[in-house]
Amino acid sequence: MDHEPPPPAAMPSGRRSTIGSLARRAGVAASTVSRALRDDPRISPEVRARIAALAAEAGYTPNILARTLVGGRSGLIGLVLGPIENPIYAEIMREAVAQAAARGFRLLLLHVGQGPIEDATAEALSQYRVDGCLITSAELSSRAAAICAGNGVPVVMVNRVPRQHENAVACDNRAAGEVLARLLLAAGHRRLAVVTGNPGTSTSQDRADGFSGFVSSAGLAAPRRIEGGASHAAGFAAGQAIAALPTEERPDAVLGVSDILAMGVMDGLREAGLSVPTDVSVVGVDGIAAAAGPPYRLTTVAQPLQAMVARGLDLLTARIGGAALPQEMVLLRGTLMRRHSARLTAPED
Amino acid sequence: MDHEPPPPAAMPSGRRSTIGSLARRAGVAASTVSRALRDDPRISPEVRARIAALAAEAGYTPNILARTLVGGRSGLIGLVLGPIENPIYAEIMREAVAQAAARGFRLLLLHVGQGPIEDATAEALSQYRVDGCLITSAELSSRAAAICAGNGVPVVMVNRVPRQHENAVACDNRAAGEVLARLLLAAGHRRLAVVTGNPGTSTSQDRADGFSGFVSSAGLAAPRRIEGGASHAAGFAAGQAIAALPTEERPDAVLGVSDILAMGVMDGLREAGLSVPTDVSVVGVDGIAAAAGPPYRLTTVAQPLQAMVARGLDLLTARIGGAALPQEMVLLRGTLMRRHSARLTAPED
DNA sequence: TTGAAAGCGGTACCAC
DNA sequence: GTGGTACCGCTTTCAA
Repeated sequence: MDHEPPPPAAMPSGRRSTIGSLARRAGVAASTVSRALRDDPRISPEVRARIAALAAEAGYTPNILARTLVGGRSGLIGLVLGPIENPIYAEIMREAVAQAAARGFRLLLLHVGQGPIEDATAEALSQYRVDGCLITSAELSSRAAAICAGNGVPVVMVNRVPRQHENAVACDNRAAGEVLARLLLAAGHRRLAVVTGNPGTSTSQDRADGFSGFVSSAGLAAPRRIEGGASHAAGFAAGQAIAALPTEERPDAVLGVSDILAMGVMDGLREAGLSVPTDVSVVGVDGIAAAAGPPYRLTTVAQPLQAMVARGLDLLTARIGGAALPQEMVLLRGTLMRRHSARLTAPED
Repeated sequence: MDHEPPPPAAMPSGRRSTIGSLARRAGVAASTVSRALRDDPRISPEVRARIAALAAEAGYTPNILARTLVGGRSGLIGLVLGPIENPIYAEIMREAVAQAAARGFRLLLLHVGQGPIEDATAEALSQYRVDGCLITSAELSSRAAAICAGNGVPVVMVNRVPRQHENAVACDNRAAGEVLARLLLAAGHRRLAVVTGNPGTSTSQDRADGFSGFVSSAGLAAPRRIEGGASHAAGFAAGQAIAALPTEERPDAVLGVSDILAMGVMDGLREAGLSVPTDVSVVGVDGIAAAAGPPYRLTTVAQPLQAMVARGLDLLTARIGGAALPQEMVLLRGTLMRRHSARLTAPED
């Protein structure tokens, strides 16, 4: 088994073994080692076994960089993450790392946050020869997009509908908004409001539109729109603003376009002395873990994150394969989670 | 300026330009291009300018993989992240990406979550020739540690004191516990409790020990220990358990060893009808953003995340430089944030 | 079934 | 100052 004794210091214990060194030790050519290690059927079983043993003993690991250089794939997927203050991005990331690993890919963390991607980062994309790029939320800078396009690096957006020419996987946000509107109306709510997210984001717009559209087409007054943002703090402010409204104007149900925002709304309302859901019902969209339990128990439409990431990687790997596929966009239906932040039965009167 | 028209399809627009192609176009040798691009002073200004212009026009980016192959650094730092349910890890990550980028490094996301690192992941570490490894929380599997040691890849742990032989940067957790204990005692609290985190983690132990130690040495009864965990849910359960205690046994102040845990404790107490801080004071450690505002306004000791990551990268880059430095451990003092989850003035009686 | 050699994109050493 | 060349580790023809 040849366990090497713990090296005296942090000394790089000898040279790393390479295909060449293995070849020498095995008395064969480098090409033979290469083939043996990749289970090429042409190599005789004995030789293959001998080389495999040698490799294991030497703790050999192939140098992917060299392999990539020859023309192979890097096995790297560039990841661009949205504002991490919203736990949804952390959840997407967790899912993405795990699923990418299962498919033999590693994630190169390019950017975190909403800010635009710096040039240096955009270049990393090209310098490291990433096979593809996974983007959540944050806008891909035109620079980065150009680099991807110019190099034939496929791009897939997750949780965001592309303004440009990328592939995308998203939750059917419009439908999510409609489902929630239907739910609230069925429970007898009549004065609705929606707290919007970051202006210009498709998620916020689609959810709000679906919600408002359903209400309007039911013949009711369009929900009041309140400017929110992407954070709990923004929701909190909105909640306080709502609480400050004259009672007869106060909505009886409000949608925060994301869970984190809706949580803020709940806290804002409660801080102002109102009760949720007794005075005001609150619902969200996303399905983040933090909103599921007390003190929120948020009724929401949960995004099918696992499936979203899976389909995102599907789109990506198909295109990494080199196939000239058309732009594709996948919409996945969310799941309504009935919890306790909204009154869901018509008041008896 | 030569903006290329948007390629008809996602066609890899021609070949990527390389040092060789630039050399040909410039009518010089490849080595000259290499030197010119790296601002080697030996190259004449004119040639350098000409090559720079050519490179810019062609949208040339060096292939880091090739550069690394020659013996250079990969510029890659492996990142292992703890259980992302705790926002502290997301914050560390955000900080790490930004600071690493500023130093010219990219992060290879190796693992997220508490689970042990799979073998495939550990190998990626070696295959991609990462220059160093940054670990938060999650135990580095012995496999991964062996790979790092065997290849002379330096490892630095952030937010975790190493059981093994790695370098580390952490908050002075013991001191944090003491500071909070002193604060609570000064405000007249006498019946203290501590809700512990994941068993066996140094952060949880050190914080709890510092807290308990200070109380004991002040001549008071040691704080009651309540088993918690790493999540809001664990804290919530602990909060409910505390609320269920007979009044005369109920602690008047409790430390949740992490903010997320303390938030859970607060919610658990409140759900049971108790008021924080009127009935029970609650404090935490970490300084996560979510705990700062309402409804928590958690009094806590904030970890100096920015400095922690900076020092972590310092340790790493110094060792990546090849210097044979001794194991090093850096403890950084946190900052007490007095907010409103704890009664901080002695009750007048 | 195996070996030899070329080459991927750079860097660095040695000449000139 | 600049060019030639060898080489990093691996894959892939092309021969044998």
